[in-house]
Amino acid sequence: MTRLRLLVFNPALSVLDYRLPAGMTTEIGSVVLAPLGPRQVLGIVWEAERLPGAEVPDAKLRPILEVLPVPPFPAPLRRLIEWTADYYCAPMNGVARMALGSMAALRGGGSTTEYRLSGLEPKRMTPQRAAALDALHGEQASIRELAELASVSDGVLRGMLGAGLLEPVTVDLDRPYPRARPDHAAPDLSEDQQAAADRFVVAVQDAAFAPFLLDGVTGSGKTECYFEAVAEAIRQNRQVLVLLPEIALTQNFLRRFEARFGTPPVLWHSSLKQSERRRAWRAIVSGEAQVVVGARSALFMPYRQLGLIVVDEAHEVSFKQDDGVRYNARDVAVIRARFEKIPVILASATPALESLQLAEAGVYEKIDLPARFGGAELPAIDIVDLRSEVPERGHWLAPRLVAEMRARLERGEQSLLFLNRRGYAPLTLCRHCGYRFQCPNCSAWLVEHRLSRRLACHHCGHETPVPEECPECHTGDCLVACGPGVERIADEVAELLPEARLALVTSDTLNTPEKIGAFVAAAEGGAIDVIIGTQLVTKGYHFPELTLVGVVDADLGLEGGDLRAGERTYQQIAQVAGRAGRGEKPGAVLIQTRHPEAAVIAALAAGDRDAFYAAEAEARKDAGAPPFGRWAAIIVSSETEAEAREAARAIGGARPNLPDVMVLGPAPAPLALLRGRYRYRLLINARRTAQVQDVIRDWLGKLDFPQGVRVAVDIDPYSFV
DNA sequence: ATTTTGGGCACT
DNA sequence: GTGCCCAAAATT
Repeated sequence: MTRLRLLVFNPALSVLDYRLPAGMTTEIGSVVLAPLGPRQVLGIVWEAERLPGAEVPDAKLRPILEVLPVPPFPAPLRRLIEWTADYYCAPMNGVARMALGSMAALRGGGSTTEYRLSGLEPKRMTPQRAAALDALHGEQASIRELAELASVSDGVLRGMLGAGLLEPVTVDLDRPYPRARPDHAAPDLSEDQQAAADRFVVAVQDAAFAPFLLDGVTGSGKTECYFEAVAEAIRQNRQVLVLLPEIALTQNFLRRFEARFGTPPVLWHSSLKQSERRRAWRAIVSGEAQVVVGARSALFMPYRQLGLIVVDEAHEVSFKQDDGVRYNARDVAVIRARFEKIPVILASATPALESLQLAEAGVYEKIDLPARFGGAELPAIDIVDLRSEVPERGHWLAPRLVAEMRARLERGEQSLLFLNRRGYAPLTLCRHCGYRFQCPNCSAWLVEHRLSRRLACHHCGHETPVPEECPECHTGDCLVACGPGVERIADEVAELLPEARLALVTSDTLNTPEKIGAFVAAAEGGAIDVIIGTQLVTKGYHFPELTLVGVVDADLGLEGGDLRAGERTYQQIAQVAGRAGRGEKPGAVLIQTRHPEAAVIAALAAGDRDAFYAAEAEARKDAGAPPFGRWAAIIVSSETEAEAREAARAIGGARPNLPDVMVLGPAPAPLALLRGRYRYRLLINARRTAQVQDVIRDWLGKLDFPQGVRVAVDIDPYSFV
């Protein structure tokens, strides 16, 4: 009888033994379907060791049901899953799950029916039908997904199908992608770029583990450089994974990719339609997908033959996943490259201190692009001290910034205002009784969104219409908005520069590829004078007429005592500043602040990147923070406050007493209530040499918690809320 | 996580 | 004895 050891996809279990029935064959890594109690689970044939004496008797083994028709998980991927589970204190099956597509993708083949608007005029119009007709332009998906997109029930769409307003389309699930051509368009590279590209090409040819830090100023053309490595991998018939931070905002990247390779890459991100996801996964597994561009979730896919990984904007915090398995895709990408024995390129204009440190230590090979492409100059940066240059009452833009914007408007140039705060105002209160609108599920204020006339929680998605009167004292017309969001700044600009054409760029207004495309076209075509935006505008855009960047509130990111606040502020402002003066005309940046003396602000003003990193390194050394020490967090949550507090207290009471590990807390987490769960937190600060994961596993392994209490471990945390 | 099992308890 | 609720155990 043949025994099989399976990594089963059940959160409470890891490896179970099964029997291989006669007539079936598997190898290590095969994906199989197995019985578990009365249910069926997926499993992967694993080579894990069992503790001696823990052998399960033959009689207890049940036969597996089916071997799924996909190639087995290769050894490097299995090692990656083990490494990730071990390093991040996560269950192995949780990590392995990230490598699997849907059940349908595993079975493969066949076709499905999708639906799209037929273009027919409706005989009977209802509000729901009107909404669907409006929302579904150019969309093609299953009825269910279309209903989701249009925010109507699927009954409405079935009715429309019956009335001929929707037409069915048969889709081949495995239809091939067009081939990328490595020599489609010859690159036009500067000397520096060419040198970097040549180094990458050699590394791809060597097919050995080689981590690179591509450190190039904004506008230096990092993408064009690593495209040459991508081209070489395609020539070698090996797959490439390019990780981007916000896959929704890759229009610009896709355009450049298509210009270079003649076809778009294979996309992988969370908002793919079911059939798209299935098709992409099959192509990745079979090796047909040559270049996969994806968000962090693309990292664990079972590539057939990976030849190169690129992490673009590698400093971005969104590479850190903060729910489920809490991993950092930037770091795991390097580990994957090590197991796969391939090069990995981390590209950034503002690398994380950890990455710079590893480059200095010689672990990463550092490749510099010190100059902007085409000889453009980096912008001049100036500080506006809000304590002496005071905006008008009820306004947030200092007179000098407004004057500079007006000058740009008169010259026909563009300005960009950056404020990392969505909505109109972050807090609404009653002038009469002082009532403040708070989220019922989170300890956070509700943010007023004037465009949608709603109050919204940015943590859990709770929304309510803005009421006419105060819910507490029932006084009418008494609500005041406190503080600025981008919508309010847009109002202010409209008031001060009434003739200016404005574009508001936030995830609320630019939420589809079409809208992003329209914005980019308008901005490039000179149809926009002032862009007001959040995060979204800090990266990727190249507007030649953009010559002024205003940072509305540089101090915003420094509040809250986050360990990486300084670095993040530096990166954000340096990135948004990098949007200015990318064409022939020089750019200028004005940073509004109340703390011009802060190290971050001073370094930005002086244009002295090294000074910032030196100061930041010093501060981190003192705090025992990465890369000089290590942090971990234990987050305890429950729907009842007392239960969470009690569990946290129990963890605190069992804390290890070790010389190289310091435990802080438990204390209520900064966001003490999040999505209806009360949260407590312990912070662990350890020397670099300490085996923090082992300590935490021992520590928590001894404890039992009531069901309803969740205990999450966050290794190398980014978010401190 | 999900399902099954079993103990304690009220009620017939 | 029977039904019901909830906690604990098992899942190969």
